[in-house]
Amino acid sequence: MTSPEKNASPRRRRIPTAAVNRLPVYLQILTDLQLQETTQVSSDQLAALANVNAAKVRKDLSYLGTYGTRGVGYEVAFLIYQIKRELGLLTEWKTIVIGAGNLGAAITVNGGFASRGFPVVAIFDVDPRKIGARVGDLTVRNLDEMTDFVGNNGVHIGVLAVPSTAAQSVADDLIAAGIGSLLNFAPIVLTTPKGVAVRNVDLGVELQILGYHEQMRGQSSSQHNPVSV
Amino acid sequence: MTSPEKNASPRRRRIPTAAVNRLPVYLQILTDLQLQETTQVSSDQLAALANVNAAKVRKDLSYLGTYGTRGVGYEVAFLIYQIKRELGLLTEWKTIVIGAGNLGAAITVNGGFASRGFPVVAIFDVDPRKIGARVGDLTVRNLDEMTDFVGNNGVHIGVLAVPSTAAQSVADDLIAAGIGSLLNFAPIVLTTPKGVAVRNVDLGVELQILGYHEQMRGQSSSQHNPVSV
DNA sequence: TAGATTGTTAATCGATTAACAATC
DNA sequence: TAGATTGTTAATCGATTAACAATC
Repeated sequence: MTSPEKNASPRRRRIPTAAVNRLPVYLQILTDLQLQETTQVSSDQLAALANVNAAKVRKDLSYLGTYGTRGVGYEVAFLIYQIKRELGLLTEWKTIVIGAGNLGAAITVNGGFASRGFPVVAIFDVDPRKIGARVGDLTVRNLDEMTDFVGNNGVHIGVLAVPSTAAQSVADDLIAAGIGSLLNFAPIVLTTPKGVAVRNVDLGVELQILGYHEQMRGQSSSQHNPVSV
Repeated sequence: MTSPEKNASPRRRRIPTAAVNRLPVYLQILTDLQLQETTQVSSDQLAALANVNAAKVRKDLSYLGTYGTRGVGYEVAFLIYQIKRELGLLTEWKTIVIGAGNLGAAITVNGGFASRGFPVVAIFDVDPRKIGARVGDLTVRNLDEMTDFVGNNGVHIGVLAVPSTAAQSVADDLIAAGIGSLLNFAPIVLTTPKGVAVRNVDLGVELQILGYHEQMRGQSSSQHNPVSV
């Protein structure tokens, strides 16, 4: 670009999936650095902290635009802002949790969620013994109210902390109500229409993959297999 | 290879990472199918259930060996066995949970873990008010006992459900005690020696990636971006 | 200027998938 | 045999990374 074009709406480049998945990790590290009053960081340093290749860091950051200074590095605060902008974290995304069991409560209360721009605005359950109970600042609502709530409050993200048997049906209701993204903790593959983003977090799957690596460790006792998965 | 070699110890092929990550998903689906008394399945059916390409399913399964029947498909029970064998799930892997907060308790009690071959044999905390309390079948132990426990009981996997500030130090202790794999819920990148497998499950990261997709939905309102992340 | 570090190119590597011969 | 489906090849696509000119 030779002349500084006026972009009323900033150009939206599509960033490779693999890079998008790493941006939150950089963001986390940069936020830590900022807490420690570090103001500048090089791709080498960032790479060491994130356990990746420095070239990868530079390439990932280059998708955000050209925000480093040759010979110097990157300004931490500015990079944090740019990553947030790119990931859409300058806005808050209203989130609801479905399922007020152990996991649902842990998520709602532990609340790394709110502090990262994802306020949990409601929690739902079907169990009459749970409806009305307090979970953190919230009162557990009846699942019957969920569809209306999503519509009336412009909820963006639904977190499924329900048994596998209920997950698909709850997901269908959420999607019908207009929700755009699902974070699913139930160990099933959800069927969803295109345009709805789903991320599955199956703790059993995570463990099984670790099981594989444990087995590999045991097998080739002479040859230890370095794995950072 | 022209002559059929006698392999006393079965040859250990290295399976591509991407395939290893999908095997637990197939296993889950196959287990469901078995519950529904389905005995045969084709790569097309399995692909539809797993939301992936049928060629990918066949290629993934081919790493296990040649266990399908042309014109027919795969036998569910046999495939389950082969995936379990490959992932090292014919053995149980002793697991401990560190951190008896909401999340630690949810993991220990909800216990999809035990039923999938990862018995949680102990849970630890530093908080004197938690030590001695019951979590499911277990009594919360003092973190001081952790190193000894790991050594004496041959624990394989450690699950970190502690605050970020404590995570690295607990991880160091676990590794020193001889543990081989870590499942980390704290939002930091752990530093570990080669040979130790780490899987990070950062719920904040998951949400932020969903945030990105929500933003993309909003931006190009004409062009809906299909995402199954 | 000398030293450091970015941004980008291009080579390489690994993963995906269409296509089809093999074969039940 | 006819129909179906696997197992594998090879083309394609996307991700990684070494290397280095640009430049602070």
